[in-house]
Amino acid sequence: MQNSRRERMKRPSSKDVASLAGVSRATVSAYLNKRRFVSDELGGKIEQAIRALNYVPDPYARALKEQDAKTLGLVIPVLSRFFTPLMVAVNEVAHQSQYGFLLSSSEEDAEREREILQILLAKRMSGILLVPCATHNRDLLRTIQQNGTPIVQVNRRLPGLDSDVVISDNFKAAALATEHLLQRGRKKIVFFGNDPGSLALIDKKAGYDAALARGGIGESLVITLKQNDPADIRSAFEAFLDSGKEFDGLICVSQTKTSIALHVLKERAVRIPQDVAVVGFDDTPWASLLCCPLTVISESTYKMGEIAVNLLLDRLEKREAGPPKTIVLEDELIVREST
Amino acid sequence: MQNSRRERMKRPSSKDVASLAGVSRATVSAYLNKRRFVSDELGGKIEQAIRALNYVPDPYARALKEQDAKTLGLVIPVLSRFFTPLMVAVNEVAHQSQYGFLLSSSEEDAEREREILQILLAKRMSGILLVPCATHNRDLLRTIQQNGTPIVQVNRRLPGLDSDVVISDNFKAAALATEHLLQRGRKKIVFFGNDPGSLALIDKKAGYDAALARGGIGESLVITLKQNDPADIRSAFEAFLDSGKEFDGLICVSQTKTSIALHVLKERAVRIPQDVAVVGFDDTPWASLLCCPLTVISESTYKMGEIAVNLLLDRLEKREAGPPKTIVLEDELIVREST
DNA sequence: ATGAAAGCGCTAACAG
DNA sequence: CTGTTAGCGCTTTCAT
Repeated sequence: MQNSRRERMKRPSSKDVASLAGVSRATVSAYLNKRRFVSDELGGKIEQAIRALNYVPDPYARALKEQDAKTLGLVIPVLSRFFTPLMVAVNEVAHQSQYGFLLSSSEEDAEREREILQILLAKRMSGILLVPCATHNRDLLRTIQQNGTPIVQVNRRLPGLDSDVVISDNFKAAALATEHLLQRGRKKIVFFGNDPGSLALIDKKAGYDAALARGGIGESLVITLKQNDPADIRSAFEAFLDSGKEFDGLICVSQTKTSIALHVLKERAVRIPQDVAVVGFDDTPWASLLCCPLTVISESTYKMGEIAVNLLLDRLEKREAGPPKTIVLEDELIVREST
Repeated sequence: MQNSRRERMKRPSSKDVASLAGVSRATVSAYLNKRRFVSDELGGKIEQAIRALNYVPDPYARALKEQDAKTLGLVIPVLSRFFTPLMVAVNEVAHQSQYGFLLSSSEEDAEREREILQILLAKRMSGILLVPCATHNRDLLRTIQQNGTPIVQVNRRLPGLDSDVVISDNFKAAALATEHLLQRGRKKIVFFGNDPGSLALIDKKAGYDAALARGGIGESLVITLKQNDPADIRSAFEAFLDSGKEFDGLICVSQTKTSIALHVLKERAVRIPQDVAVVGFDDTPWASLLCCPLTVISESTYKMGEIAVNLLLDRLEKREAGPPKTIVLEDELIVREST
């Protein structure tokens, strides 16, 4: 491990601005932050000096002093396309409100999530938007809150963590999907992509179970995954098919799973919807262009992000100080030809 | 604008660790950074104190002192799904090498790109991965380089900026797509989604033109866009169709454009490939599942990101000090049924 | 209305 | 091998 220190040009500091403008650094600071009145004359000189030197305040010095980085942390469990709309929303709103935005992905790993949270704490995020991936870090999250950093949970909720929450009603959505298939006369409905450890799936699975029960179906068909990479997803699905179990309905819990399942079904010449009716989670522009246009549950992740970041800003700007809020968005069932 | 300062718990500093361990802060620092030898005895005490206090070094204080944030900046022109693989690659490799990763999107706006670069400069990024969106910021970029921050350009190249570059051969790719359509006997090939201001498109357009010329086709059909949001894309395409110009081949320069074009064609009952053969840029898992499986140019953005970030790390760790390198990845034409 | 000086937490000369 | 001290750039009392 060598010393990789780089030589960097000294960038102008507030001191340089101050001396060029013939004032003190305190005045420069006051002027920049509008913390106290500065005469027009000095203000003008400072302005000039800033331009002349191309001065940009040092964010680190500021954060160090202020104990606040004016930055929102966004923690997602996986850098997937599913979360892009979330990122877009957060990025946009944060930018408008003059906040920076720091993205990290826990890769569905509790330990890595912990590291990330430690870092975000150390980096004095103004607030944190969290799609939690595990229950292990509850204490750390509480510490963060006590530290004065508001947290908003998005898309998933960690039992026992008091914070604002924005989720979609996964239970109802999965139930909706299941009932829809039942109405189409399907009796053997597969729930593809379960993972008991995933917070995201508990509710979906429960909704599926509930709908089956209400429909008087005893037999539940669940394909559980160990890993989450495409190869495992595919082999899990193929293994199920090879097992010879009959089924006539299929619910896929994520976009990736849907596309993989469709590929495999196509390879095996299973007809949709004649042989099996399919509903996927998460709409895409492609869904309606498919060979058999796909019925989906559409979760509005953009809206989710927008609401979440606004909730967070409300806390930060002290527009809201009440008890934690929970916002539940309804998912929409978009019926196309695959069911 | 109210003062929204938050009260934060004082977090333990290296001073606290030092006094608990009965050593000086310098020793703590030295121990942590392995900058000089620390006896096992003191090392052990320090370790203990760190655990006891749950001490995490302050990244800002460190960056302030070190003039380096140990962080890689990634600047993309738009937070789209196209760039997710890039983000994944950068995030992953950066993390493995103990670097942080800071994402910003310029939204294809030169002015915003400028702001971002200023911020990244102020935040003392160790290095910057840039998908440039305009030529306006060349000087600033040079300044950044002179400041000692290496830049790697990804996916697009800014003429006149000397830096490592990783691109795919857009010229050849577009030419490939065009020639493929010509081979299929198409003579009236539309190039959909041009934007003269976009660095990404100059080469694609040139490749298209070159292939047409080689094929002895005089007439080029280009749909140019003003804006980049879905509504504009759609109306531009519809306007072209309404104009009544005949065409039998279509090249779409991005995923979004492809999906929109396909939607419109479907609405108007245009048959693919009988009436018009379509090739899109950028492969997706859905492409082969479409109603008419789509022929695409596949750009390996993941690999691009991987190479780029490794190039950057080579510069940072001084494993490489030679002149700027340019890596050109070949895009692949995946022929399916739409052509 | 403005300036002087202290301190945020860290690292690196320089001493010992 | 380890401690002392100064300083990174900023904001902020406390004086004036």
